[in-house]
Amino acid sequence: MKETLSALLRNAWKKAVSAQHLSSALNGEPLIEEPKQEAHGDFSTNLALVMAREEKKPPKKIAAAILDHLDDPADILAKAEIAGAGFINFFIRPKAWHAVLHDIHDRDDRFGSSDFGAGERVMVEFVSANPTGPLHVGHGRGAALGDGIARLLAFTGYDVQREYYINDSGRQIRTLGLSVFLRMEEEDGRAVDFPEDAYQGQYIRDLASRLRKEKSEALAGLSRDAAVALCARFAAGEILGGIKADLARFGVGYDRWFSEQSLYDSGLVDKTLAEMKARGLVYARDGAWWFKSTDYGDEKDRVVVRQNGQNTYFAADIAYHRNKFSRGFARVIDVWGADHHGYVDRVAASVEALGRPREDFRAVLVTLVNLLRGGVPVAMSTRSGEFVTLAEVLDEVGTDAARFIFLTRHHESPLDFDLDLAKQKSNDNPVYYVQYVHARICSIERKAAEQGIAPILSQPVLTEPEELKLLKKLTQFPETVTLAAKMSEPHRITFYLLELASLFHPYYNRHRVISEDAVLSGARLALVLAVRRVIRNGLSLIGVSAPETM
RNA sequence: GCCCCCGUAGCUCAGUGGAUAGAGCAAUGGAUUCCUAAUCCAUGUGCCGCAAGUUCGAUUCUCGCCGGGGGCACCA
Repeated sequence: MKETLSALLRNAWKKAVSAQHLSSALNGEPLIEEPKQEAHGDFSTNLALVMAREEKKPPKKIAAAILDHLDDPADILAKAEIAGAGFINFFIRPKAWHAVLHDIHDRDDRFGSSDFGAGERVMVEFVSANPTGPLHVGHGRGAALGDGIARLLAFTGYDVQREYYINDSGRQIRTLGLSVFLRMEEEDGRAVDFPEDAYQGQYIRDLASRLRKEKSEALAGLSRDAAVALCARFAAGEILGGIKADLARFGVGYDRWFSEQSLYDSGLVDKTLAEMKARGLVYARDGAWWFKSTDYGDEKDRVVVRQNGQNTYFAADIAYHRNKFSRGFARVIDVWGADHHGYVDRVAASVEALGRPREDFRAVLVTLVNLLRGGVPVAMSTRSGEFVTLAEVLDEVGTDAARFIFLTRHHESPLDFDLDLAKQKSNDNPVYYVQYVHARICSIERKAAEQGIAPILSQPVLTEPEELKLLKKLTQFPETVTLAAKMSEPHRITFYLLELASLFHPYYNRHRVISEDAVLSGARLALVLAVRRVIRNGLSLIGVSAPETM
């Protein structure tokens, strides 16, 4: 609809120019928006105001000239008028809104999709939690966000790959091994000094006792270092298996699990560092190697090789992002916890230094989740090992409620996640409010089928205000999807769904779909079936199911 | 001290230059012989943190200040 109006406006402008009522060339697309107030029509444009300076004419005169030359071959306009300082307000004929029903009917589960991305290859890397402990609620938010972004991109014509970066090398893995080893020693009755920076959680003890039972032969006779290494391998493998299981249960699948260690094994880290040295991107100072990230917008240079000869985590990250682009991705999106925001500039700097425009890299930051129960904060601390895991949350509230609630805020806005509220099957819980629309319409559909009522698309008899609002909202779905994809903001889909649901329920209460009037019943059935499809498509974009009964 | 994010109704938050700024919750009263009441209807709330600038127009962009959070490791 917006595109149609835009074309009408461009055409009118061209005609006005050839009639010499206007003189300047139109630059770009006229901006069409939906006014907040109904009195201002269904759409409005500020075209005349924007062009006033160039035309050197009062906006109202320009608007009048545009209207004089406005053709409406498809007869979609009931009225177009000049208002305010020079806005042009458009009022759409009720029957023109019905076109969207055909569209939804034809495109079905593809309605809202587009080829906006033109097949461009994009990688979304998300969660990437260290395999040193189970996923907690915060990771769940990252998972919902990253997967939502990936789904949006796929739906808008990108070739998307989901990836999980496994930090399976370096100190934290050794610490993990040591933690398990020490707990084993403890079980054997030896007095151990369990360090504060070791992993404290109960899951470490569980792993230790399993290891002691299952691998006692392998452990026998090993040196302490070798035993710690075995513990590390075993524990990381087990924990990663648990992470994979949690994510699968959460409806999140990955195309690739990328091992940090593999970057070292393949020599890519060394190769990348060597190349950076050769190109003068790194320099030696105080016995360490520094990347000149300040040349690419970072606030200070960063160490890539420490004084002791060990690479920093950042060095591996540079190699990893280089590897991502070398695999042919046009763009790379990383979903990180907001506590990593200090890394954005340095990774972007490395991307640029190694030959890509920095816009090809985007870090999406997700802030903390405050877990509540009945409004009271649930105490959590990773250090002490006391945290609520994602699996526990899923046990308690289920995948649908969790995913939906994770996407009820902008990703950079802190989120209060109330377990009691998420469980409630009431109107306080937004996920059920939306899913209930789907279930209700399915019920209508069953009833209609019983009575032999089929949807009627050919007769635009829907004129109730609630019906027009619904049609209008349905029309907005594709543009909402595109914008959400463009901005990497799946929460826009959640909000759209809530708005659509809050138009449907009043309609349902006020008007009966199935009535004595056969044509009206068919037409209303076509409308609610369209609503059902859009609800389903939208829920699918955020990874939430669309139940047929509730 | 420097950098980033945030500040919008009592609460939780939407709103990437438009007209008289929105929603949910909370509060009060109501609605079901009829497609699922996990629903709906009615009743009101704002110096959009403050001050300046850019603009025909600023909650939105820029600068300064105030308040809250996070980051400023040869940790990951």
